[in-house]
Amino acid sequence: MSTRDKLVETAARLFADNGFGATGMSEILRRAGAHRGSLYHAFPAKKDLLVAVLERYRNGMDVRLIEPAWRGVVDPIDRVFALLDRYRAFLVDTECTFGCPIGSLALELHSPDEEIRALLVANFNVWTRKIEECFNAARGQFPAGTDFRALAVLALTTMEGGVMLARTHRSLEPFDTAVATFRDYIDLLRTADPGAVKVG
Amino acid sequence: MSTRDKLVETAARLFADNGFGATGMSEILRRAGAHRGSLYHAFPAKKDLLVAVLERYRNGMDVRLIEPAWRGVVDPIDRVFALLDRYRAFLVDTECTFGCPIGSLALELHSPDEEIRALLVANFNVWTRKIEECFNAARGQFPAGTDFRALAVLALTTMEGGVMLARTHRSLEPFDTAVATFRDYIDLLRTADPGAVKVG
DNA sequence: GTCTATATACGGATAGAC
DNA sequence: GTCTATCCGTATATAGAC
Repeated sequence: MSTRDKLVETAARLFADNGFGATGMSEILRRAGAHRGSLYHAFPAKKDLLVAVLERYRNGMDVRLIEPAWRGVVDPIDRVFALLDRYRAFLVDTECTFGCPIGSLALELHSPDEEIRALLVANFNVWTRKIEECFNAARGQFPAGTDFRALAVLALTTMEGGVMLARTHRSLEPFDTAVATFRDYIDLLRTADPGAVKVG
Repeated sequence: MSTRDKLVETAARLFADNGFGATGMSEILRRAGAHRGSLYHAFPAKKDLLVAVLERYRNGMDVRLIEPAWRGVVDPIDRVFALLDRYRAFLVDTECTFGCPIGSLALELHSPDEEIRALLVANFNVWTRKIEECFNAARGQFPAGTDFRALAVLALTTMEGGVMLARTHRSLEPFDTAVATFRDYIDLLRTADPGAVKVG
């Protein structure tokens, strides 16, 4: 593994654990076992390191997040909740201190420059697209005209809001409640009389 | 207005606009027109100022947020969406740079001490309780046994996730989509299984 | 309770040898 | 491309006069 990759991986971990602003270059160097010259040779400024971290999340989302979550799960609706369950596992593994790395950065960086903001958007879009494809694959179960992208957006807000509350409460309960309620909506949609449902 | 109150108000504004970590004591002093001695006399450490800010949000939520949102709105379900619409107005007023002050702090502070975490929880709880009361007031419209607290939690995650996405996208669209989809769920619940709807 | 001056540490970033 | 030494600004917090 190259020094550059090691730096990006270490930075990603520290940004996720402690935040971008709260992570010092010195700590990244220490944890990566690298030295100042190497870091600033590869990344002229801290912001460039953040760009690399966000590109890594976007490019690795399939292999690192989605595929493991969907291994052995074939039903598209089950896949939606398998991905949400992956986040639940992150919460369990961290005793409810987990935060979505993208969501945390999206709220921490109050005035990101356009490159950073575009990468945050790209990450959200990959996630949403994947879920939208699941709903679309199960479109036969939903009333005609159902907006699957809208369902995917609500899935994302449910996850992000659920993780936020679970971490704050140091409890799985708000996450489980939000996801269970979202699931109730999906189930209700699937059983609703197609003629009675109005969709945008 | 006391110097202390002026400091808390200024700090609240700056923490919301730029984040807790990104706000320097010097900037608070400059914007509040106060001096170092006054600040550290009232608040021995920056954390104490944050405590005061979070207490102010919790204590002022009714007067500053809920009541203005509900002025002239009597139907309890309309009130749920009137509160969500208040956040939409914040997004409009700030050209989609608004962030929920509580949600932003909840994600920025990765290792808050217990006092801070409890205050974040308290703020979320006040918000959720208010919405739960709305749903409960309209309980006749919902199937028997509907979990109104769960609906309130989903309302909160919809708002927090919606604000996060709207700010990242610099567009109202994700917020509007999330809220409209949540509303579709509520409407679906109210019309679902008419035989089970509690009458009287 | 208000004010100025200062302590001390650490932030990101740079210079230049090798 | 790697490494050490260092610059300079700013951070929180403190000391002590008034």
